[in-house]
Amino acid sequence: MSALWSDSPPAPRLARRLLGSVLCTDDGAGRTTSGRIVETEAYLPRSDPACHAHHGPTRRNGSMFGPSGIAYVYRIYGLHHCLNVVSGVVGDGEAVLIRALEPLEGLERMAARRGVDDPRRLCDGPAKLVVALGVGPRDDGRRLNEGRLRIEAGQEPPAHRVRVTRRVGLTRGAGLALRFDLRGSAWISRRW
DNA sequence: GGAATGATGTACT
DNA sequence: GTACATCATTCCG
Repeated sequence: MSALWSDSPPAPRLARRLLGSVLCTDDGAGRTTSGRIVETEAYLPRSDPACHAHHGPTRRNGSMFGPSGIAYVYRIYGLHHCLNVVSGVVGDGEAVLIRALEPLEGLERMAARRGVDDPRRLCDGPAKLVVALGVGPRDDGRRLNEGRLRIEAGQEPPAHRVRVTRRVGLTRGAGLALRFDLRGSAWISRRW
């Protein structure tokens, strides 16, 4: 089990730890795409009305109530998908949204999947990076420490390298400071 | 039951 | 800067 979530951390803690770690996918033909996580958001079931687990389990959010370190992939606006890392203990319903990556391996493959060439635009948003790495609904509930979709732990950045802000694109729970990014990164989401 | 809303991205003016 | 694609869930009657 990855040291990132072996202690079932609360979502804000995991959101900080994930900065600098590397998200990877294998396509089954020996080709890898990967990127360094540079922007995350934490979602908490109780005090946070924006959290999908706020109203308890549904068909969509079931994997949020599983153990730390599995994927929660959901559909947004009827057409895009976003990837979360589940956190907390079983039944908590906490998760961390991966919002942006610095592309590392397989940039050509990412560009082909996205239909975009500019490296800055490949993974600068939660629904974009899902496409670039070939993540989909079939990955919902998958463990992220092994297999075709993985997170390889990096070193958690020191506090002065982490910027904390309000989250993006919300009306409910908009005031909570639960968004984290690597200060000064050129790869964070564009809407920020 | 029906209507509104949303953790977004892209195209277009 | 605005328009809009499209569906699970939520909220209201």
